Amino acid sequence: MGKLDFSPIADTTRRAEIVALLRRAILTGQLEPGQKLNELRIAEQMRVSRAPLREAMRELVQEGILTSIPYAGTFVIDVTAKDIDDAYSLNKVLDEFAIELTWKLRDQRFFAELDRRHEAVKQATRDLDTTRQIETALQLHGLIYEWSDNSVLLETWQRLTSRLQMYFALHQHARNEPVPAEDVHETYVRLLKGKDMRAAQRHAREHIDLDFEELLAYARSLEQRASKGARADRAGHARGRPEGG
Amino acid sequence: MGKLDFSPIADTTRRAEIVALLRRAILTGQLEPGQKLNELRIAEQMRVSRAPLREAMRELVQEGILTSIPYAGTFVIDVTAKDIDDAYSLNKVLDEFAIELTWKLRDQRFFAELDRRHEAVKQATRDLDTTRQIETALQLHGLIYEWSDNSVLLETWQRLTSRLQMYFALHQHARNEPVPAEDVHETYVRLLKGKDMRAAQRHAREHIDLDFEELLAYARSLEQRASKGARADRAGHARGRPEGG
DNA sequence: GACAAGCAGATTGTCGACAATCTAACAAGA
DNA sequence: TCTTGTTAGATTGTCGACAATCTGCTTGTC
Repeated sequence: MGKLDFSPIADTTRRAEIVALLRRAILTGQLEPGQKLNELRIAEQMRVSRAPLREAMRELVQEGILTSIPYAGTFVIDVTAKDIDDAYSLNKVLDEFAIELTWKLRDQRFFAELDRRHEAVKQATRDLDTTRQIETALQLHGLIYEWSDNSVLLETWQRLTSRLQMYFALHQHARNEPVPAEDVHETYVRLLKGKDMRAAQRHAREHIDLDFEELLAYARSLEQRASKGARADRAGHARGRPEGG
Repeated sequence: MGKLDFSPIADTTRRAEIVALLRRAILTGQLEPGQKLNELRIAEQMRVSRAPLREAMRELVQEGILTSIPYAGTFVIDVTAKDIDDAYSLNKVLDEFAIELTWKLRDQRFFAELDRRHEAVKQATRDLDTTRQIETALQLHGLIYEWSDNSVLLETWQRLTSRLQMYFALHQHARNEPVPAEDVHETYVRLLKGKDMRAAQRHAREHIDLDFEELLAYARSLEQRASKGARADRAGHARGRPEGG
């Protein structure tokens, strides 16, 4: 008998596909923070009924990237500087923990996967594909969580990641510059391969701090803009149209 | 003009009420781990249609206390010893962080609230109300998170709490003994009022460890029973988890 | 002109029915 | 006996329509 490991077949429910579509639209910034999601219009565009769409939206609400107000609508979450700050400071703590757990589980496969993901980031950087660069960088970062053998920790980080990715995407959208050319993950990878766990943990903190200040500054500027036209945002004013699929 | 703070009016959607009902049923152990939720039957019992019920279920799936398999059904999550272990070890880390953040924000109101919640636990203990005892103990524990002024951390902990509460409820259901009569939170409260942050953090770890072993042992016995029964695991969600890399 | 009441329009929440899929039982064939 | 194909029943996934609610505009009154 052949010893082939079959991977589970794809979820064939419309709901799952809608979730994926919406999540991508949000995390890449096609749907802007604060924007209202009109169920009828989205359902029409996707050629589905509102039932699976609404179920998908509930999932994303619980995932933390949408927020829902009964009888008013469902909106992409607003990005506040405080949120970013909170998320990052928590991320630091989780990183330290993940490194600690992963440390003694590192093996040849871990290092290989680490290199593979690092390479993916560098490739995306060369391609000047900012969206993919964010994606791959977070995947590189996520390896220590996947390897930590703590499913609750992994799940927690993945939730956090959704927002972080959204924040990053916003940031990248804002500044038109393409991308940082230098490889900011070189040290991170090297330390994860090394023998000094403390050093790796320390670097994880500092590395995160890298363009944190820039991101925060951008978030604050967003807030100022928001506080001016707050009323219009809340009502779902037709400022930006959702880019259909 | 009177300076009255109005609390937000209750969510008037059926969905929200269904979520609350289901969550309570799960966290109190009325719905057992691994049990399937039949949509038609539950909808009939609650006198609602399946639409809001299904949306509610999606929320609880994302909340981590239900799990869904397309075209097969939605089930209460299975409790594995590993899950409990993972949740607790993460909880320790979060506790340390929460104490650190809260420490310099403590004030008179904090201490008052601390005492109030502590009193609630003692009251539930006197009343021999195990369910409420778990509830109040977790609320006491949650104060440092609410006070930490980090919404992401709070949210993370609340997700974790759902499961912890479920685990505790299971445990309490299992052993028919009423409750521990001694006040296990006395030291915790005292240290949170004191001046030695490190001591408080240290105690948080040890306090958690208190009946952890007992809970783990119970979870392991559950697993053995499950592996024998092998009745509802046709979808494979009770088996080992081959995820990871 | 200011302001409350009330009327449309649009949008969300909910319902009942239908379609797609799974499970289990049973028959046919090797 | 074991396997395979078929069928019936039950359950989940999806749809279109209706009810409840919100928003903005109009109207009438002062």
